[in-house]
Amino acid sequence: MAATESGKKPKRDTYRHGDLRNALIRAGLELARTGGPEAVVLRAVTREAGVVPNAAYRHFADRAALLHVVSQAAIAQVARTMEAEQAALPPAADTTAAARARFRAVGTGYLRFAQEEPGLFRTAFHVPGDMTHAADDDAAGSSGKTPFELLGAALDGLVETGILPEDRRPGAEFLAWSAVHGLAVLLIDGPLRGLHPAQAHDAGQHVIDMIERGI
Amino acid sequence: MAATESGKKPKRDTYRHGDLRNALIRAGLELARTGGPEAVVLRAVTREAGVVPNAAYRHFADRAALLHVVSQAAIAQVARTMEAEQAALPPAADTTAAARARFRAVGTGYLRFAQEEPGLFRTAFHVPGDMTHAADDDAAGSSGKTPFELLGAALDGLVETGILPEDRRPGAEFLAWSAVHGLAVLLIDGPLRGLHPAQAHDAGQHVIDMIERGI
DNA sequence: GAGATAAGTGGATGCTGTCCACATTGGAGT
DNA sequence: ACTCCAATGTGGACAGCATCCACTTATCTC
Repeated sequence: MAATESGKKPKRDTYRHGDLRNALIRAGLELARTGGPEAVVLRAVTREAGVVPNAAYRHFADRAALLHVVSQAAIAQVARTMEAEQAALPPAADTTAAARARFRAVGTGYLRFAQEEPGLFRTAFHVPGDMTHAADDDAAGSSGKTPFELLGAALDGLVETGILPEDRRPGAEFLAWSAVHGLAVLLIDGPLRGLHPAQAHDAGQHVIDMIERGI
Repeated sequence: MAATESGKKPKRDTYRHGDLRNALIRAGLELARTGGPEAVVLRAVTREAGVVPNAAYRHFADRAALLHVVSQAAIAQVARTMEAEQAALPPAADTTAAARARFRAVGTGYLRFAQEEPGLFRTAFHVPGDMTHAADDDAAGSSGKTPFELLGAALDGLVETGILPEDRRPGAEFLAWSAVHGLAVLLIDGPLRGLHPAQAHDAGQHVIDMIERGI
């Protein structure tokens, strides 16, 4: 009856942890994945890392600071999902088709992440005030671009290939982002929750159609 | 030095409160107005009502149940703001112009509420799972329609006047709602926070333009 | 080697939601 | 008019939470 604890308890024997800061972030991400931002509880995170609650204060000012870093990491995962969606694109017929596909992949990737990792998605964007920092470096994906920057680049592509008139370009990211993010919320927490993935994908394409027409 | 407490403490002398359930909801709305859903704290709410924390459990199963009712009340206020926006519309030239104006007023009212009462707006829609009940009776405004139903009615008006092709009608509320709600989030918590009201209004009209074109 | 200093510990405080047993009282039924 | 009951409010307790302060331990620097 030694295994009273649930999972694994590393039971570190060294006084120093060695990599506590990262361990806390990792644990925070894991908790956020299954329970969203409110599940990132200081005591739970330190417990996971096999350390006393106060130890966290050597690396973060308070719970909000930890949550902010976790949030940034989640945003970076959004960026990577977008990048993956673009990378998986089949070769396009011409450059305008390619630009369109890359633009649509931005939205599709965003929506895919929201559905596959709702907890992380909420953590990424639901924390009041954290979206302001969505342009910070540590919110970037492999390409070094944040989700917002990826969207901007895709829109630039639309302008370059003549699909989007130049005078419609300013502020276009806010239009696109509004629509896609709104749908994501609808799919995660709203009346569209529990929609079959295929139907959800259709809804996503529908919204992106609307954006292309209306932008 | 008798006035140690901050505000007013009714200091009820009757053992029974008389209208505690409503008093708790009112207090909850007040807290939500200034602090959002997380400010609807059971103990604070009962304190405000001049009652011991446990008394709340005679009227609500738990904090979540209270918050749900407060959320419904907030949604009803959204509906009323939309209705007010429609009611304030100047007389239109013809029926199609009227239908368009009524449709746009739905979005404009929604966005106006989000900006004027961000705390209540968050409380209305930020609570996971509560948007599912956005069609409940007590989420309705003066007309007896919920925000979703108001949007649906406005879309029906667009179809009747021939502005919106009938085959585009199904699912249109989700497209429109996605875009407008997404912008609301952007304005409240996102990079567009703190935008000058006039600019915010412009952004709203921009998004509604996109919806009209792209729907 | 000595001492500064970063990193982790232990204990305490005041919040929170919720449970249980108890007190009060208004009203229904006699 | 009297009694009893069920609804309503109280009091005390518990566990979990974030955070503060004083203390210990190990590592890095001179």
